[in-house]
Amino acid sequence: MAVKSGAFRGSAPIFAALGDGTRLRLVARLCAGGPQSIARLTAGSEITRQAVTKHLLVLADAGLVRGVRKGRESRWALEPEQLEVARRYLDLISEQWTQRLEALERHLESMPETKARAGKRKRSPA
Amino acid sequence: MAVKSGAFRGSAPIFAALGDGTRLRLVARLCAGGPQSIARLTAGSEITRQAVTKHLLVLADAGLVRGVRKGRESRWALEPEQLEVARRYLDLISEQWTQRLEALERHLESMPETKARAGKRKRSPA
DNA sequence: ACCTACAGCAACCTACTGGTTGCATGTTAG
DNA sequence: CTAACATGCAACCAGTAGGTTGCTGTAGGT
Repeated sequence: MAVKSGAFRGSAPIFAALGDGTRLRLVARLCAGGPQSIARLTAGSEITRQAVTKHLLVLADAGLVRGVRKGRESRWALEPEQLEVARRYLDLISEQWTQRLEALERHLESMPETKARAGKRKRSPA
Repeated sequence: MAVKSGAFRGSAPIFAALGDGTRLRLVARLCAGGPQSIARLTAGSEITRQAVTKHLLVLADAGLVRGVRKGRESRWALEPEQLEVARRYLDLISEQWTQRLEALERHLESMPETKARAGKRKRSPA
Protein backbone atom coordinates (compact mmCIF):
# COMPACT_ATOMS: atom_id res chain seq x y z
CA MET A 1 0.00 0.00 0.00
CA ALA A 2 2.47 2.53 1.24
CA VAL A 3 4.74 1.38 -1.50
CA LYS A 4 2.20 2.17 -4.13
CA SER A 5 1.45 5.65 -2.91
CA GLY A 6 3.95 7.95 -4.46
CA ALA A 7 7.21 6.97 -2.82
CA PHE A 8 8.39 5.36 -5.99
CA ARG A 9 7.36 8.18 -8.29
CA GLY A 10 10.88 9.53 -8.46
CA SER A 11 12.74 6.31 -7.88
CA ALA A 12 12.54 4.77 -11.33
CA PRO A 13 14.79 7.38 -13.01
CA ILE A 14 17.41 6.83 -10.32
CA PHE A 15 17.43 3.09 -10.88
CA ALA A 16 17.48 3.66 -14.61
CA ALA A 17 20.52 5.90 -14.25
CA LEU A 18 22.27 3.23 -12.18
CA GLY A 19 21.17 0.52 -14.56
CA ASP A 20 24.08 0.88 -16.92
CA GLY A 21 27.42 -0.73 -16.27
CA THR A 22 29.41 2.22 -17.50
CA ARG A 23 27.45 4.63 -15.37
CA LEU A 24 27.69 2.41 -12.33
CA ARG A 25 31.43 2.33 -12.84
CA LEU A 26 31.48 6.10 -13.02
CA VAL A 27 29.58 6.34 -9.77
CA ALA A 28 31.96 3.88 -8.14
CA ARG A 29 34.90 5.89 -9.40
CA LEU A 30 33.52 9.17 -8.18
CA CYS A 31 32.81 7.53 -4.87
CA ALA A 32 36.25 6.03 -4.44
CA GLY A 33 38.29 8.78 -6.02
CA GLY A 34 36.36 11.89 -5.07
CA PRO A 35 35.48 14.77 -7.40
CA GLN A 36 37.22 14.47 -10.73
CA SER A 37 37.42 16.10 -14.12
CA ILE A 38 35.95 14.53 -17.22
CA ALA A 39 39.37 13.91 -18.69
CA ARG A 40 40.44 12.06 -15.56
CA LEU A 41 37.28 10.00 -15.58
CA THR A 42 37.80 9.17 -19.22
CA ALA A 43 41.34 7.96 -18.67
CA GLY A 44 41.26 4.23 -18.10
CA SER A 45 37.83 3.92 -19.59
CA GLU A 46 37.24 2.22 -22.92
CA ILE A 47 34.93 4.89 -24.22
CA THR A 48 35.21 8.42 -25.55
CA ARG A 49 35.24 11.57 -23.53
CA GLN A 50 31.93 12.55 -25.08
CA ALA A 51 30.35 9.30 -24.04
CA VAL A 52 31.53 9.92 -20.49
CA THR A 53 30.05 13.39 -20.65
CA LYS A 54 26.71 11.99 -21.77
CA HIS A 55 26.68 9.49 -18.96
CA LEU A 56 27.51 12.18 -16.45
CA LEU A 57 24.62 14.22 -17.78
CA VAL A 58 22.28 11.28 -17.37
CA LEU A 59 23.49 10.79 -13.81
CA ALA A 60 23.10 14.50 -13.16
CA ASP A 61 19.59 14.35 -14.55
CA ALA A 62 18.78 11.74 -11.95
CA GLY A 63 20.36 13.94 -9.29
CA LEU A 64 23.08 11.43 -8.56
CA VAL A 65 25.94 13.66 -9.51
CA ARG A 66 26.75 17.33 -9.88
CA GLY A 67 29.40 19.14 -11.85
CA VAL A 68 30.76 22.66 -11.66
CA ARG A 69 33.03 24.26 -14.17
CA LYS A 70 36.28 25.32 -12.54
CA GLY A 71 38.64 27.06 -14.87
CA ARG A 72 39.17 25.03 -17.96
CA GLU A 73 38.00 21.81 -16.39
CA SER A 74 34.73 20.79 -14.79
CA ARG A 75 34.78 18.83 -11.59
CA TRP A 76 32.07 16.23 -11.07
CA ALA A 77 31.14 14.94 -7.65
CA LEU A 78 28.81 12.34 -6.25
CA GLU A 79 25.56 13.65 -4.77
CA PRO A 80 24.52 11.03 -2.24
CA GLU A 81 21.00 12.25 -1.55
CA GLN A 82 19.25 10.54 -4.42
CA LEU A 83 21.29 7.47 -3.67
CA GLU A 84 19.63 7.49 -0.28
CA VAL A 85 16.24 7.79 -1.90
CA ALA A 86 16.87 4.64 -3.91
CA ARG A 87 18.18 2.87 -0.86
CA ARG A 88 15.13 3.77 1.18
CA TYR A 89 12.89 2.53 -1.57
CA LEU A 90 14.56 -0.87 -1.59
CA ASP A 91 14.37 -0.95 2.19
CA LEU A 92 10.67 -0.25 1.99
CA ILE A 93 10.01 -3.06 -0.44
CA SER A 94 12.11 -5.55 1.48
CA GLU A 95 10.41 -4.68 4.72
CA GLN A 96 6.99 -4.91 3.20
CA TRP A 97 7.79 -8.28 1.75
CA THR A 98 8.93 -9.76 5.05
CA GLN A 99 5.84 -8.34 6.70
CA ARG A 100 3.74 -10.17 4.14
CA LEU A 101 5.54 -13.39 4.89
CA GLU A 102 5.08 -13.02 8.62
CA ALA A 103 1.42 -12.18 8.24
CA LEU A 104 0.97 -15.23 6.06
CA GLU A 105 2.69 -17.41 8.62
CA ARG A 106 0.53 -16.09 11.42
CA HIS A 107 -2.52 -16.70 9.31
CA LEU A 108 -1.56 -20.27 8.59
CA GLU A 109 -0.82 -20.96 12.24
CA SER A 110 -4.04 -19.43 13.45
CA MET A 111 -6.22 -21.84 11.55
CA PRO A 112 -4.91 -25.36 11.48
CA GLU A 113 -8.34 -26.69 12.42
CA THR A 114 -10.66 -24.23 10.72
CA LYS A 115 -11.00 -26.39 7.68
CA ALA A 116 -8.32 -28.96 8.40
CA ARG A 117 -7.18 -29.29 4.83
CA ALA A 118 -4.37 -31.78 5.05
CA GLY A 119 -1.15 -31.09 3.14
CA LYS A 120 -1.24 -27.33 3.61
CA ARG A 121 -0.11 -27.29 7.22
CA LYS A 122 3.48 -26.38 8.00
CA ARG A 123 3.93 -28.50 11.08
CA SER A 124 1.90 -31.67 11.20
CA PRO A 125 0.32 -31.40 14.70
CA ALA A 126 0.68 -35.05 15.70
CA MET B 1 38.42 0.27 -3.97
CA ALA B 2 36.26 -2.47 -2.59
CA VAL B 3 33.45 -1.04 -4.60
CA LYS B 4 35.39 -1.45 -7.79
CA SER B 5 36.31 -5.04 -7.23
CA GLY B 6 33.53 -7.12 -8.58
CA ALA B 7 30.67 -6.50 -6.21
CA PHE B 8 28.88 -4.44 -8.80
CA ARG B 9 29.37 -6.87 -11.64
CA GLY B 10 25.87 -8.21 -11.32
CA SER B 11 24.21 -5.14 -9.91
CA ALA B 12 23.73 -3.12 -13.06
CA PRO B 13 21.16 -5.48 -14.62
CA ILE B 14 19.14 -5.38 -11.42
CA PHE B 15 19.06 -1.61 -11.41
CA ALA B 16 18.25 -1.62 -15.10
CA ALA B 17 15.32 -3.92 -14.47
CA LEU B 18 14.06 -1.62 -11.73
CA GLY B 19 14.68 1.44 -13.83
CA ASP B 20 11.36 1.37 -15.59
CA GLY B 21 8.22 2.81 -14.05
CA THR B 22 5.99 0.03 -15.29
CA ARG B 23 8.32 -2.63 -13.97
CA LEU B 24 8.73 -0.89 -10.65
CA ARG B 25 4.97 -0.80 -10.37
CA LEU B 26 4.83 -4.51 -11.09
CA VAL B 27 7.35 -5.18 -8.37
CA ALA B 28 5.38 -3.05 -5.95
CA ARG B 29 2.22 -4.89 -6.86
CA LEU B 30 3.79 -8.29 -6.44
CA CYS B 31 5.18 -7.14 -3.14
CA ALA B 32 1.92 -5.79 -1.81
CA GLY B 33 -0.45 -8.32 -3.32
CA GLY B 34 1.60 -11.49 -3.26
CA PRO B 35 1.97 -13.96 -6.12
CA GLN B 36 -0.41 -13.22 -8.96
CA SER B 37 -1.31 -14.36 -12.42
CA ILE B 38 -0.50 -12.32 -15.50
CA ALA B 39 -4.14 -11.57 -16.13
CA ARG B 40 -4.55 -10.20 -12.64
CA LEU B 41 -1.42 -8.10 -12.98
CA THR B 42 -2.65 -6.77 -16.28
CA ALA B 43 -6.02 -5.71 -14.87
CA GLY B 44 -5.76 -2.11 -13.76
CA SER B 45 -2.70 -1.53 -15.87
CA GLU B 46 -2.79 0.65 -18.95
CA ILE B 47 -0.81 -1.75 -21.07
CA THR B 48 -1.41 -5.03 -22.82
CA ARG B 49 -1.06 -8.45 -21.33
CA GLN B 50 1.86 -9.14 -23.64
CA ALA B 51 3.64 -6.04 -22.46
CA VAL B 52 3.21 -7.19 -18.88
CA THR B 53 4.60 -10.58 -19.85
CA LYS B 54 7.64 -8.97 -21.41
CA HIS B 55 8.28 -6.89 -18.32
CA LEU B 56 7.95 -9.94 -16.13
CA LEU B 57 10.47 -11.72 -18.30
CA VAL B 58 12.88 -8.82 -17.93
CA LEU B 59 12.44 -8.88 -14.18
CA ALA B 60 12.91 -12.64 -14.17
CA ASP B 61 16.07 -12.22 -16.20
CA ALA B 62 17.42 -10.01 -13.46
CA GLY B 63 16.39 -12.61 -10.90
CA LEU B 64 13.91 -10.28 -9.25
CA VAL B 65 10.88 -12.39 -9.93
CA ARG B 66 9.98 -15.98 -10.68
CA GLY B 67 6.96 -17.53 -12.31
CA VAL B 68 5.65 -21.07 -12.36
CA ARG B 69 2.90 -22.33 -14.57
CA LYS B 70 0.07 -23.72 -12.48
CA GLY B 71 -2.72 -25.14 -14.54
CA ARG B 72 -3.84 -22.68 -17.13
CA GLU B 73 -2.39 -19.70 -15.36
CA SER B 74 1.13 -18.83 -14.31
CA ARG B 75 1.75 -17.34 -10.91
CA TRP B 76 4.53 -14.82 -10.57
CA ALA B 77 6.15 -14.02 -7.28
CA LEU B 78 8.77 -11.63 -6.00
CA GLU B 79 12.22 -13.06 -5.43
CA PRO B 80 13.78 -10.84 -2.77
CA GLU B 81 17.35 -12.09 -3.00
CA GLN B 82 18.49 -9.95 -5.88
CA LEU B 83 16.68 -7.05 -4.30
CA GLU B 84 19.00 -7.54 -1.36
CA VAL B 85 21.99 -7.55 -3.65
CA ALA B 86 21.02 -4.15 -5.00
CA ARG B 87 20.36 -2.87 -1.52
CA ARG B 88 23.75 -4.01 -0.29
CA TYR B 89 25.41 -2.35 -3.22
CA LEU B 90 23.83 0.99 -2.40
CA ASP B 91 24.78 0.51 1.24
CA LEU B 92 28.35 -0.12 0.20
CA ILE B 93 28.54 3.05 -1.87
CA SER B 94 26.92 5.19 0.78
CA GLU B 95 29.23 3.90 3.44
CA GLN B 96 32.28 4.37 1.31
CA TRP B 97 31.26 7.91 0.57
CA THR B 98 30.84 8.89 4.19
CA GLN B 99 34.18 7.25 4.97
CA ARG B 100 35.75 9.47 2.33
CA LEU B 101 34.21 12.54 3.88
CA GLU B 102 35.41 11.63 7.33
CA ALA B 103 38.91 10.88 6.10
CA LEU B 104 38.97 14.22 4.33
CA GLU B 105 37.86 15.99 7.47
CA ARG B 106 40.52 14.29 9.56
CA HIS B 107 43.09 15.20 6.98
CA LEU B 108 42.10 18.84 6.95
CA GLU B 109 42.16 19.02 10.72
CA SER B 110 45.51 17.34 11.02
CA MET B 111 47.38 19.94 9.03
CA PRO B 112 46.26 23.47 9.72
CA GLU B 113 49.88 24.63 9.96
CA THR B 114 51.68 22.36 7.53
CA LYS B 115 51.51 24.86 4.73
CA ALA B 116 49.18 27.42 6.24
CA ARG B 117 47.44 28.31 3.03
CA ALA B 118 44.92 30.90 4.06
CA GLY B 119 41.33 30.50 2.91
CA LYS B 120 41.33 26.72 3.01
CA ARG B 121 41.15 26.38 6.78
CA LYS B 122 37.88 25.34 8.33
CA ARG B 123 38.31 27.22 11.63
CA SER B 124 40.47 30.30 11.52
CA PRO B 125 42.90 29.60 14.40
CA ALA B 126 43.03 33.14 15.79
C1' DA C 1 51.51 35.55 -28.29
C1' DC C 2 51.02 30.72 -29.11
C1' DC C 3 50.28 26.20 -28.39
C1' DT C 4 48.01 22.68 -25.86
C1' DA C 5 44.75 20.48 -22.93
C1' DC C 6 39.78 20.37 -21.31
C1' DA C 7 35.48 20.76 -22.56
C1' DG C 8 30.79 21.84 -25.08
C1' DC C 9 27.78 21.20 -29.28
C1' DA C 10 25.81 18.82 -33.12
C1' DA C 11 25.04 15.26 -36.46
C1' DC C 12 24.88 10.65 -37.26
C1' DC C 13 24.52 5.59 -36.80
C1' DT C 14 23.12 1.07 -34.78
C1' DA C 15 20.90 -1.60 -31.58
C1' DC C 16 17.79 -2.27 -28.19
C1' DT C 17 13.34 -1.28 -25.68
C1' DG C 18 8.57 -0.70 -24.83
C1' DG C 19 4.61 -1.43 -26.93
C1' DT C 20 1.29 -3.25 -30.24
C1' DT C 21 -1.60 -6.77 -33.13
C1' DG C 22 -2.62 -11.44 -34.68
C1' DC C 23 -2.62 -16.18 -34.20
C1' DA C 24 -1.75 -20.76 -31.92
C1' DT C 25 -1.95 -23.60 -27.77
C1' DG C 26 -3.29 -25.70 -23.56
C1' DT C 27 -6.96 -25.86 -19.63
C1' DT C 28 -10.97 -25.75 -17.13
C1' DA C 29 -16.06 -25.41 -16.69
C1' DG C 30 -20.55 -26.80 -18.40
C1' DC D 1 -17.36 -31.79 -26.74
C1' DT D 2 -17.16 -27.10 -26.83
C1' DA D 3 -16.75 -22.58 -25.39
C1' DA D 4 -14.25 -19.32 -22.81
C1' DC D 5 -10.18 -18.16 -20.50
C1' DA D 6 -5.05 -17.60 -19.57
C1' DT D 7 -0.87 -17.88 -21.98
C1' DG D 8 2.76 -18.32 -25.35
C1' DC D 9 5.01 -17.01 -29.72
C1' DA D 10 6.21 -14.07 -33.63
C1' DA D 11 6.29 -10.10 -36.47
C1' DC D 12 6.34 -5.48 -36.57
C1' DC D 13 6.99 -0.45 -35.40
C1' DA D 14 8.49 4.00 -33.36
C1' DG D 15 11.40 6.05 -30.18
C1' DT D 16 15.36 6.23 -27.41
C1' DA D 17 20.07 5.06 -25.72
C1' DG D 18 24.88 4.31 -26.13
C1' DG D 19 28.50 5.49 -28.81
C1' DT D 20 31.28 7.76 -32.43
C1' DT D 21 33.40 11.59 -35.32
C1' DG D 22 34.23 16.42 -36.28
C1' DC D 23 34.39 21.17 -35.14
C1' DT D 24 34.40 25.25 -32.00
C1' DG D 25 35.46 27.75 -27.83
C1' DT D 26 38.20 28.80 -23.98
C1' DA D 27 41.60 28.69 -20.15
C1' DG D 28 46.63 28.00 -18.80
C1' DG D 29 51.49 27.44 -19.30
C1' DT D 30 55.74 29.08 -21.30
